[in-house]
Amino acid sequence: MDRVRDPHPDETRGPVEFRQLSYFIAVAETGSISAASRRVHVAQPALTRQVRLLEEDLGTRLLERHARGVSLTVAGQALFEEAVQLLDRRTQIRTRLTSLGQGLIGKVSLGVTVTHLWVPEVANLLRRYRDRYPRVAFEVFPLLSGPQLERLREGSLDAGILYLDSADQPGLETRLLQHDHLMLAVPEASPWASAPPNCLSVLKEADFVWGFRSVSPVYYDRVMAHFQRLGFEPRVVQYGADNITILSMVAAGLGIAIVPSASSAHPMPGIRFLHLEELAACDMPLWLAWRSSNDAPALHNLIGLVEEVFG
Amino acid sequence: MDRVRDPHPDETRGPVEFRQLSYFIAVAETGSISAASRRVHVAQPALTRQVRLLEEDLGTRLLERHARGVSLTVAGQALFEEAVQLLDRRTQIRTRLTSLGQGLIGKVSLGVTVTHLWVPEVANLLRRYRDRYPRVAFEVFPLLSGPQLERLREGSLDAGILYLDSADQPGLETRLLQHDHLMLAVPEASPWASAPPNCLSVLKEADFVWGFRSVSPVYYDRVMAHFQRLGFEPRVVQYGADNITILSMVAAGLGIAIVPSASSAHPMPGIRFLHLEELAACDMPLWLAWRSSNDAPALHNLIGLVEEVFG
DNA sequence: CTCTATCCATATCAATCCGGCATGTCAGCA
DNA sequence: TGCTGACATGCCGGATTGATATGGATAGAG
Repeated sequence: MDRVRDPHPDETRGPVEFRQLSYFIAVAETGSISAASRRVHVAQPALTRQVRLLEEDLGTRLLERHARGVSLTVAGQALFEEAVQLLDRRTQIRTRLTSLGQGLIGKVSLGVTVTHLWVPEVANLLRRYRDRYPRVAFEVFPLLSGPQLERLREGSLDAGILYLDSADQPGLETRLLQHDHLMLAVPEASPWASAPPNCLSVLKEADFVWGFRSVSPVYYDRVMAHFQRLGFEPRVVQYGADNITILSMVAAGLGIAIVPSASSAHPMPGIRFLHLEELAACDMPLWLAWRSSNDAPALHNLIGLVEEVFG
Repeated sequence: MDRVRDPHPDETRGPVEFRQLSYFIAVAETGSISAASRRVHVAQPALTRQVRLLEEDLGTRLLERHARGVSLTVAGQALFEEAVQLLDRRTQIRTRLTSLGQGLIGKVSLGVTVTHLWVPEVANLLRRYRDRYPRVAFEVFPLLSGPQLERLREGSLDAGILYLDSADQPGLETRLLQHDHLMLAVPEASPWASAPPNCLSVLKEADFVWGFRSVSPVYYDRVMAHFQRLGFEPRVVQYGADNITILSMVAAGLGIAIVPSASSAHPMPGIRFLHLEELAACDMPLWLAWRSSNDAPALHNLIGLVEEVFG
């Protein structure tokens, strides 16, 4: 296998290097090889040679050599304009990629359960990310855990703040954010508000507002498993689509509800959040998750900020 | 004067060479450094190093290295698209400049006196140039000698076929095309047509159609100088703006006219061209002229074709 | 489970490329 | 006619690039 002349007409044959173009621009702008050599801090013979190489590669004279400097031929003028554009383009690409590599530009989408949008740490995270990386297109989607997981897997979501049934998700990386637990939400006007129950069994006959399993299976199953362990079965009188709906029903006095502690992050009119040992014992870990194959620096900056915000 | 680190932030600092981009494209398209090395006919370690250099220059990882090939990071994908465009651009520039250098593309404007558009050699020249260099924007302007000279000097005309009072024009190059002389144009219906005059003195009492000096001083002065030498002064009864107008007046029977021999190149209805020794003795050299500083290959191709057409 | 094939990374050497220095040549100018 | 400024040429040293040899890690086959 000897080294023959490349038989197939590769599109990238022949020099015309950036350096030559840059030199040529200097020559064109100064109108003199010597002056250009001073400008680019390169000896004059080097420029003479590079320009000549350029002329040979293109098969065209680019300069008219006079006793006092040089002038451009028509081909030289054409090349000059093109060369300026080409070099500009290169620096654009360099800065663009450098920024991209540092996560200063790009795109990140983050899913957050509506409930946790109100948690101070999360709100803090969003605000600080926007402040620190203003040029990144940062999209926040209010989504339940299930859809988040789906969209993370299919790649339409870069990261998610959600409940998981396990820290070990194939194809995903996870990081524990905090431990939620459960609380009791009661109407402010109800007897429970003035006389808080101290154990779950007291609530045997209470009217409960409950969620659908299909909406958020991970959360639902976890809660139900806990209740089975406790041997408690709530008497459900009303169902609500999501946590916000459920809470509004509680506020309306339709019943009481079991909700994630995150819900109490901001006060809601007409609702009192009550602490119960048996509910607080239900550990509800909140996770950050992202595709392990996703290496976008903008995403990892977000993850880094999570480290800052959630110690 | 020692070699310190370049203190001023030159815009063309840092590599990112065409070669590296070309290698990177091969890697991206094959999804493997080894496969790419076979495609570009370069050893694998060389590619490994060039890609790494690219990554260092840009400060960004471009590839994810797996046991079986590599995959692009988001930055890598961005660079891939940019690199393809940049390399395409370079080859475009190369072909464009090569073509330009060979005069296969570009722009040429040629002035021709209306009279000489009908001369077979000139028509031939125009046709052959268009045939041989179809991609050149070739513009032919019907202009008298005076305006041609003006526009040649100011640069809005690349070449001209015209009369000159001297072959020696500052800033212009000239080439003799052919020797015109003068002829007599008479109405076909006139007595002169059936009984041609054999000397100028016979025409002493004839009605002449004449041109304005201001329209084409070079031509006019030359003719007048000749007539002064002959001691002949025509009796002018009518003036015409240009040669075509004059000839149409002759055809209409308004008088007879002295015209360049080139006018007889194509027959005109109602006109008879007559040869007279005294008129043929007036040498009217026809020139090709162009700016000596004009190095456009497309122009010199035209000049070369002139050499072919006019021996 | 081990063995092998494949692919990427590293080290070293040789060739080539590029820039610097010294020098030559030519045109314009006093 | 000598002088100056500008481009061209020859030669040398240093840097860059590619080739060869080799190591390490992983996926697939038996």
